[in-house]
Amino acid sequence: MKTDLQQALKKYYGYDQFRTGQLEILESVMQNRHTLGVLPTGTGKSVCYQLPAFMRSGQVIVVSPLLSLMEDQVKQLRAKGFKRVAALNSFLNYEDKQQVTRNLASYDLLYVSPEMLQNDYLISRLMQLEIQLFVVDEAHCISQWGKEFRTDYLRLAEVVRTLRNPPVLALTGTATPEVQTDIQHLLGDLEMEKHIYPMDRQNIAYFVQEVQDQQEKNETMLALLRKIQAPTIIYFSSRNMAESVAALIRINMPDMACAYYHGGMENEDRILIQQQFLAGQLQIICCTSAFGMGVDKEDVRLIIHYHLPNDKESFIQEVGRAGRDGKESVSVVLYSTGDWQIPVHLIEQDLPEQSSIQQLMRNLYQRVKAGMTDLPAYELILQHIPIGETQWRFLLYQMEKHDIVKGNQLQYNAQTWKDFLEQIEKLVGDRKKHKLVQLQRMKEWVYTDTCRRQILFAHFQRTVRPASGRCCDNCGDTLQDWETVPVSVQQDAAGWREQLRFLLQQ
DNA sequence: CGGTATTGTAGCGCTAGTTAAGCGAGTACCGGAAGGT
Repeated sequence: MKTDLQQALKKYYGYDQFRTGQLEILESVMQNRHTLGVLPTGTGKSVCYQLPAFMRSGQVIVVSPLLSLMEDQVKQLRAKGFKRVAALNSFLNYEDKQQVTRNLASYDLLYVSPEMLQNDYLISRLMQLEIQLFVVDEAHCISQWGKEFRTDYLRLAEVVRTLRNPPVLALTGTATPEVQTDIQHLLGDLEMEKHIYPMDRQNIAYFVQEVQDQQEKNETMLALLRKIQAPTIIYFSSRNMAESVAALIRINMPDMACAYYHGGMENEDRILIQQQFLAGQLQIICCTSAFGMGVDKEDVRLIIHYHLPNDKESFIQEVGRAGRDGKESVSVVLYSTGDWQIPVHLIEQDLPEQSSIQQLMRNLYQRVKAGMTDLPAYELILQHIPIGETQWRFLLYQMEKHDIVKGNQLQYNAQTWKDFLEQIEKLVGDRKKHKLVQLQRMKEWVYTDTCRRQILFAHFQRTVRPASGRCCDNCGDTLQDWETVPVSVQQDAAGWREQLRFLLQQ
């Protein structure tokens, strides 16, 4: 088995040796066992399912959270000469989608979004295949996004059952034990062989800097940027702030190429910014949490948190984008006391108020009574009830789970609806409490006076490895003696625009 | 003291407009009709 895999690695990729964890995960996959792989580095995860796709018969289905990730993968594979690969998503027009869907058997590797897997027609076509492996890439999304933001992630368990339980491979870069259990549970309580590799990066040093107000925050940030002139990501919890601080940096540091990035931008601009950062034409990115997945840049030296993430998992993920090359890198959290308001607000915003739920159910009841059993569209709901889209999707998922909605129809039953209201109140309460506890843990980490490395990973790993260089401010380390690495910024944005256009045309 | 904060996909609908699309279709499920007992 091992020699077969090694030969295949050589044949398809030209490598002589597997990277950490790849062989172990592959052996588990090749024996058709459900597998959970947590591999910290950004590279090399895809080998774990691409190799089986090339070596064996039957299809490999890969669930991927971002269209850009799917497109990247497909483009790379096509460029390497693997033609039996496709991504099925809304980038395709109706004809191409039909073409792919009708000829699924002619692909070895098929990338899809979780939303796409809710399409009945696609499922019926998939059922006619012999699926050798069902992969969930970036599997932490199941736990992190599934419960409110992208509920279709929770419906993957049902999809796996419908497809007659093919072997499942869940892959991610960071997953705490809690998230690992969540993934297993939410994929249908699968018995999974786990291959977990430590995520405490030894070359990242942690610093927290308290500031009194925004002006001091900006000054501290600028001083840091001047000191560590190297590829930097600055995380914000607000799109507007990301934009305005990017402008501030441009004015104060005209030599450092800086841009902003967030979910409200045009797709083309987002791709462009990310490409420029990867190519070293941009040194600083001011961004929201939208930036990161699929960003595999080796030499990111500094991660600044201008605002705080909602939990330690997100923080670890964001910080983990530094120092992939193994060289010493730095995380700096800038905080002032009022900063906690933002994550609290964001947590509240994800989940509906009890009064909104009651209003909604009353509204739906009136519709049913008037003979309109069709599920109203979100836009229509919004005219009557002030409810966010995420909240609506959360409730919709719960209503389907409780048989209040079936297909596109409302099913009225007095008792069911009454029970639903009670259960949903408890669920929302528990969920908010849980998220606030996670935020509280983040807060404790900021205020701790013991080793930050120990506290950050304490609940996540049995042992925390020592830092290879500097550890953290609480261990007496400072950035005073940090060697400034001169950077050369290439001013070639126009050339990149052309290259991007060329890439998009293919 | 008041305002203000993230994350993405798909989209058979009736848009936006001195823009163009070119609507294509397999399957499961349900209710009703036909036919069997």
